[in-house]
Amino acid sequence: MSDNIDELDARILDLIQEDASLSVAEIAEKVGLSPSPCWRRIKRLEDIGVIKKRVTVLDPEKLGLGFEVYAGIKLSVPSRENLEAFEANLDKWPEVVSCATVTGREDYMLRIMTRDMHAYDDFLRDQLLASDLVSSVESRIIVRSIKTTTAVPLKLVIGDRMTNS
Amino acid sequence: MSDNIDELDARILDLIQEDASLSVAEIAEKVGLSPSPCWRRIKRLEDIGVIKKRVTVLDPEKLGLGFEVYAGIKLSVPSRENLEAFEANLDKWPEVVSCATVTGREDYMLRIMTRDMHAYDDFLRDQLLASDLVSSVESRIIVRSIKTTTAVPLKLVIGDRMTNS
DNA sequence: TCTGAAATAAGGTTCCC
DNA sequence: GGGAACCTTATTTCAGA
Repeated sequence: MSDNIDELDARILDLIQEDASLSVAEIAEKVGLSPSPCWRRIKRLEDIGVIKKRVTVLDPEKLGLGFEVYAGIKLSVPSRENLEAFEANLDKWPEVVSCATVTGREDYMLRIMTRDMHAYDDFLRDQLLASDLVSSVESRIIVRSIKTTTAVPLKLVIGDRMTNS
Repeated sequence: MSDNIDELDARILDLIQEDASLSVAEIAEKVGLSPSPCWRRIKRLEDIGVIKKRVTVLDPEKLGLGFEVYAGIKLSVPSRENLEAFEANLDKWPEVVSCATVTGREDYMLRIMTRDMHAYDDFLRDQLLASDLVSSVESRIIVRSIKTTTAVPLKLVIGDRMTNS
């Protein structure tokens, strides 16, 4: 069976990546299919891993976690051991909601979520800077979010696209 | 009625923010409730806006969108007009999956998703740098994602927390 | 007023064409 | 791909604590 995503798949994905609570019948109607083939397409997209999971999006503000920061991290010595040692901390740090190694001046880019500036400062001093692994942290406090989406830009995909594993 | 989130609410939220496909019966069992009160709690959390929506998470790699960048943007002149002009472009730029104004050297931090480096370069030249609004772009290419979650760190909330609107 | 059990309605899943 | 039966789950209602 082909691993291709056709335009109908893309339209289905585009609907459900914005709203996972749509019923199969609703999705089917919007894309012009009947429920059965629509369900089979969704099932297939799950099976091949294009659909990873369904999640519930919460409002951080309403939970008192309105303070967010992009922190650029530089390690004192970015050796393999130090990278591993740093990354091993992530499980202990719920504040860090995303972490990636990046090119450029900094070794890591983190997205950090805390209650307020004070809690962020605590996290910085007691956790991030506690070991001598980290040589510098550049904090970019989010003043205002203009756009935040969990959705992937499917517009860039439609037409057709092979998927790779 | 109180706007408080008690520990049971937090446990429910923690379950469903990781997996929105859990049935109410399963959630109820895991938190030690029967389905009805569990369902009512979820309903209430939706009503007060703590639960924003359910979404489907797709795999960008499998859709051929494996190239991601954190781009720090500086405007030539960060006037109110220019900020608005810049932000007005976001709807036209599916590549930009998140955008926020931040403190520090740069005016905006963007997360950009494209097919590959070439497509990113096109976007940079033809879109981001096409107008004279933007004076500089610092591209931090994501080499490896260590942690990426849509979940909010509820560990920082439990205990109890008032929600604000 | 809140919990849990049972009834009902809605949707997911399968089978057959 | 579509239609219909079937089975699971969401949702509501109601009785009891």
